[in-house]
Amino acid sequence: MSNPAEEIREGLMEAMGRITSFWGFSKIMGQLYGLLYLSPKPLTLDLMSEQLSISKGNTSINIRALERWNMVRTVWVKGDRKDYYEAETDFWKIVRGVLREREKKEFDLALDSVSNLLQKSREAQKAAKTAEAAFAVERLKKLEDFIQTMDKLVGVLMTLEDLKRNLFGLTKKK
Amino acid sequence: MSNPAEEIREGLMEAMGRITSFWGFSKIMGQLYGLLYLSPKPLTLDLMSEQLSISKGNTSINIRALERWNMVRTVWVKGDRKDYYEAETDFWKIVRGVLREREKKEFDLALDSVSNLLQKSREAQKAAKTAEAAFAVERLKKLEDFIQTMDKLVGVLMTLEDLKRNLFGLTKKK
DNA sequence: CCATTTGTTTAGAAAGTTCTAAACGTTCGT
DNA sequence: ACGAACGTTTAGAACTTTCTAAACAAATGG
Repeated sequence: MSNPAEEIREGLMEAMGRITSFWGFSKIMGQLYGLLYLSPKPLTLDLMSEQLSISKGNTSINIRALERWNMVRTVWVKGDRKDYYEAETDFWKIVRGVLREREKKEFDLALDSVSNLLQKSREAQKAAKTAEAAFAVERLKKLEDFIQTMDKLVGVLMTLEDLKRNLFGLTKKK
Repeated sequence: MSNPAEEIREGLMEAMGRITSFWGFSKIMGQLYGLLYLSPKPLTLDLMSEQLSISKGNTSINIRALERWNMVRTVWVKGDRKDYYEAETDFWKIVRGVLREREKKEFDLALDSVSNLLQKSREAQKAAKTAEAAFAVERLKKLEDFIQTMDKLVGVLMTLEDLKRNLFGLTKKK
């Protein structure tokens, strides 16, 4: 790791590994993405597994995951049988995709569960008007409210065409 | 699990377990929180470990984690040597805390790394004006921009007193 | 003081995850 | 049609995380 280009590549691989790890993706996905992001030319599986010193199988699996999340796409190079890969560089698009395919689903699921429990709780309260039943209804309602709001927020972010531009309406508070 | 109150409690424990798990906390933290959230009275360690059928040690560790994130607080009951615990019910407060103590730090760290790499990259470009160096500068700049924007967003959310009320300024887009 | 009750720590077991190397099936050039 | 060059799948090894049971330390009441 003596030349600067190499140093920078390694640095970004490390940083991206950390980021993907934090967001619940595998570390290797981040490293692969970092490698591709700084490469002017698309890269092959073999090249990448050599660069990261990981097995070809591992590389294959993680590249497929990256493709599944639209962080990387396949590119064909004429006259070469190998698959080539390049990084998706539109981060807002990637974020929208993840919000849509992962975050939103999780919020919906949570909302469903809690709404169901609230329903049950209200029925139980009608059947037997105990203080504990009333308490449960009140708390579950509060929780439902909260999740509903978050769910709406994600819904809005998800569909914004340019998250960045719209973002700073928020800053003029007070 | 025949009576309704029990059913509801178990249901919320399951839902909260799922939620905390999704957000990178332990599942048991969620289950404990769910249990406390539906309890009108503060609960003891022993009671909770019995309810969840987990060891006392495990309960202790996870309750401490919940306290660390301000999701649960300790309560003293006069004449009893045991510690009692109750759920924090202000979700916005909890979210702000997590943003401040976890999310923001991670964004700052990412921004630092990338800014550093961009710096290095610019120096390298000055030393030797290759096409590849220019490419790296351009891409890293774009990435820095992105992270910076996200970082600012988190910063804003973090300091909003009432996230909920301010949220729907966003909806009048178009 | 001592015995008991309490929360915490710890060492190792159990469970879960991720990795590699090798086997596999497909495609393509010859 | 054959062999080499691919990407994918898989079985099990290596590593990481999480859990339990038991040891421990601190505090309390008698």
